[in-house]
Amino acid sequence: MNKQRYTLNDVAQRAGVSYQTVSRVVNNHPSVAAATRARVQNIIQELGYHPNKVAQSLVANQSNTLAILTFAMSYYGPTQMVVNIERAAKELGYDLIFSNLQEPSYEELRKTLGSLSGRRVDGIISISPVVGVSYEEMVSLCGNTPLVQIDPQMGLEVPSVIVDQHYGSQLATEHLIQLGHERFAEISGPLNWFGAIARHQQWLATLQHAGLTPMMSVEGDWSAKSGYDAARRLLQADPGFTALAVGNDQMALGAIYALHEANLRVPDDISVVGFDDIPETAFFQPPLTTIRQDFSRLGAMGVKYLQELIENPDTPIQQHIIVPRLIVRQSATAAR
Amino acid sequence: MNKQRYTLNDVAQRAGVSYQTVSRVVNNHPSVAAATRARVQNIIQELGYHPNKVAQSLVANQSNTLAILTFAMSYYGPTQMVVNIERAAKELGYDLIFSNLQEPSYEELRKTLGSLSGRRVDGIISISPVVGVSYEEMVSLCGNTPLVQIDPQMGLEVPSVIVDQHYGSQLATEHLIQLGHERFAEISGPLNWFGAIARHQQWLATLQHAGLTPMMSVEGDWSAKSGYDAARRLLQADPGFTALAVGNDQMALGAIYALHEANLRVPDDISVVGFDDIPETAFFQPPLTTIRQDFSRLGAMGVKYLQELIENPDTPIQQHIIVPRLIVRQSATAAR
DNA sequence: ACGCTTTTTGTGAGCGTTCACATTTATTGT
DNA sequence: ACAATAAATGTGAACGCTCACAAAAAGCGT
Repeated sequence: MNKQRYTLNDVAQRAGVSYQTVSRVVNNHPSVAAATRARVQNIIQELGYHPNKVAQSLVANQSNTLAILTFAMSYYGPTQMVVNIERAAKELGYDLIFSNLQEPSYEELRKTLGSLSGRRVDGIISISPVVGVSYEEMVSLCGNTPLVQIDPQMGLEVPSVIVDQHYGSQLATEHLIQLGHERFAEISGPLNWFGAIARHQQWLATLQHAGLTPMMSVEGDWSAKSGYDAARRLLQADPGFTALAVGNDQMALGAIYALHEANLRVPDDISVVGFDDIPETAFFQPPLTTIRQDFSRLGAMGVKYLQELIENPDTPIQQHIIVPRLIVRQSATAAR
Repeated sequence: MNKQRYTLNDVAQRAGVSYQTVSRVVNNHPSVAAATRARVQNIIQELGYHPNKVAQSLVANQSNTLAILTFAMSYYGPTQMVVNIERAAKELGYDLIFSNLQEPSYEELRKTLGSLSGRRVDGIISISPVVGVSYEEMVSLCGNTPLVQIDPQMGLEVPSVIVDQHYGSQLATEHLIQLGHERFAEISGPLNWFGAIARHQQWLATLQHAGLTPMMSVEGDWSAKSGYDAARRLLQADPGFTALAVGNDQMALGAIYALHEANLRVPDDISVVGFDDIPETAFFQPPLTTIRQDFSRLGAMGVKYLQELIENPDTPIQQHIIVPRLIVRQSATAAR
């Protein structure tokens, strides 16, 4: 239990060399005699010396730290992204500062980004799936700290990594159409989330494209409870639908429960498709047909892109797209 | 878009004062004339100046940063803890460095803690529910950085916040006993997790205490899939049990699915209780009777305790206990 | 053994802050 | 209007490190 905290100088004195020599040893500079190096290294070991990264950061004016900003860590998607981003960041030698905003207000964001800027983080990765803060605002608050957005509004000319929600939603809806359904309902995610908007719009568009008319749509908040409530509202409004697209798997779970409660059978009476492919999904009753997003790939791409931006600020602005895919299980079947 | 990064001196020059005066303004020292203060503040605003926290940390020899160490962020419990700890930390003005270890090896840990120590984090909070690294090792690697453990082995004399897993398991098992069951099976979590061990042991102990003999127990890995597999193995070994205690809710979901597949009805044929009370649990079929742990309280307590330890290293070693409680839903009923 | 190059080591300055003082300016009582 | 006091501001040093040099030690050809 080393009570003390040692410095370059402490090591240097004990080794009978100057602090600079120790610095060289620590940083593997070539021009230090083998004998000296060994001696110094022993003392470093012995003392348990670790270079003070704060001081290093000060002189280098960079911190080897990335910040990750999230808005709603309670959900499966964001959580997965965080974990995968951490993994990718560590592999590239970055530490991660983790900041979860309670609400996407400008004031909160200003405070947080100010603090991060003061901390001299090298780059920021923002999981910003929520309407409320514009990209321009974020950029101006970030100053010249590179910023990569995960899952922001599509079509924006900003560095980002995006799951093609439109395509995912299309996949889900087309699957239902191909099964011969004609009466479509939807439980969407909260419509201040870009992803929820995209999925909703594409549900509409895909139906329209097929010459079908959507019956109704109800908004949930991603939670199973809200899915349950939404399904009940749907049933009450018009129990005649046979195909139900749900914004995520948790809401689908709640919805299936509500359907079951109403003595409707899934998929025999009503076909359901979810979104996300959370691991539990295969054990729903029935196992849920859903859309899978590759979060690990997304995290890795986000961090890699951010690193490029850090090392070369002239890296062109890109929108890396992650393509989701349909996972067919048993919750959707041919229309009666 | 401020391309430059400003310093105290930049502000000072523009305001026609010395850097020290600016520093005073920034830190709200009283002894600066109102007029000067206003002038300086304007310029700060204008320039978008943020004090360099790296430099501040260097002189203060503390970073206002806490580190959180996790070992398995994929599960609901740890994730909840992280989010809640972040919230609590931010409320106390700390930033959070997030480190997820892929595996609890000594080498990984040494590297990570060394890096954190170099970063001069003020304290470390370790979610260490996994056997494999001893407390002594961790402490010695932490040097004199305060360390609070979340959910480590119970009974250890280390600063920690612990959910009383024994009690939770007892609650679950007693509930089943009171319902008149006599033939007990269990699906435990991975037995290199302290929590899983505690729950398993207490299941055994509670049955024994009631004069009942446990039939069998199978080990899962927390995932729904493993719960499904475990239940099938149980059924194959001896389908005669009527009460099933499961180590967490995800595995319970998988288990219920397996039971259902085997044409056994929950709870009519077999009663099931879970552990964790994840939000989806209320919409399982049937809604799951389970044990709730208050993660938000746990996070807050952990951070608060860590802060005490930071501010006063002589704070006595305590083990804060979080008491779980039974949430009765519909998956367990009276024995036939 | 000499000056030459090359290797190895040491020195001074500075990164952006804060602290402990020293200094200047404003305020006040008589 | 004067010193005495209080308020406001400025200066030097330090935190632990890295950079750009300067200096010393070693190697080497003749």
